[in-house]
Amino acid sequence: MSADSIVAMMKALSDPTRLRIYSFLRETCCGIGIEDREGVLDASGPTVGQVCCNVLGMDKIPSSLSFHLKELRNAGLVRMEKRGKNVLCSVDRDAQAKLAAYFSAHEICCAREEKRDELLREL
Amino acid sequence: MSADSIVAMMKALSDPTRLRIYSFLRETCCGIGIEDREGVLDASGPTVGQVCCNVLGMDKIPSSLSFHLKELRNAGLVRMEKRGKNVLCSVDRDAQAKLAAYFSAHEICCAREEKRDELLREL
DNA sequence: TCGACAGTTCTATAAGTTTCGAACTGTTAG
DNA sequence: CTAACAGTTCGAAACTTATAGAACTGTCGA
Repeated sequence: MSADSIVAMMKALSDPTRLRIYSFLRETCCGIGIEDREGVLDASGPTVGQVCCNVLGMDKIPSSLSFHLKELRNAGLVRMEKRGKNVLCSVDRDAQAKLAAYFSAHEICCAREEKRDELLREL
Repeated sequence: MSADSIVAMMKALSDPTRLRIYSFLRETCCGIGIEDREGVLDASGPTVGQVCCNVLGMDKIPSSLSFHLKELRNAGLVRMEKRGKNVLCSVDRDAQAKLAAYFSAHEICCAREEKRDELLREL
């Protein structure tokens, strides 16, 4: 995982609105627990409009939401899929796993040297 | 862990220089493998000057390094401790563990509801 | 006490980011 | 075909952040 791509992900999550969008999408990957005028969620995730309702509490999608979703998508954190009139959003599980791995590397400095060098090369 | 504090950490790591500083500090928590004019590292971590040498390749500490370290410290990611003429730097392992936990919550949406609600409250 | 060293703070400037409204595209329903 | 809906793009204004240089503080050795 390149440092650049981690920086891009951190930047994407460094805005409060975007972190809320991201957290919301993580909570709703299976479409559980969202109440919305449109009823049952598709398994691929909520629509942009549903993200808007739930995260921003707004009825109409402001351009800033498109902007934030694009930032998240460009950083590789979120995927979007057009489905008819709507666009469905979901988190990218690979990206999430990579970030988890980055922050989980507790013992890197204490590992035996050869193992350590190997770990370092991956970052 | 509050959303605000995650945002602050993400923001701190969203600059390439700061991510390199942070990664360097993680690699050197035990003082292994740093070659420096000052010789063996203290167990509490490298000095600001050593961070400067290794991350920036500069001999003299620019004000921007102080600025970046302060950002990391304010976000709670890095600790600094004055030791005589020097200031020693180290990562905050608690903060790191919290970020690891945030990104490791893969199965949050699929967890049983009561467990899920509990997990969500923590975020 | 003096000078040098290690770092920080301050100020100004340059660069980048967020937000807003308006105009735009593509899709579906009537 | 037309209107309405879902969402995106564009451009300008407002705001935030990074960088550089100069001045500053605190510590140590001579």
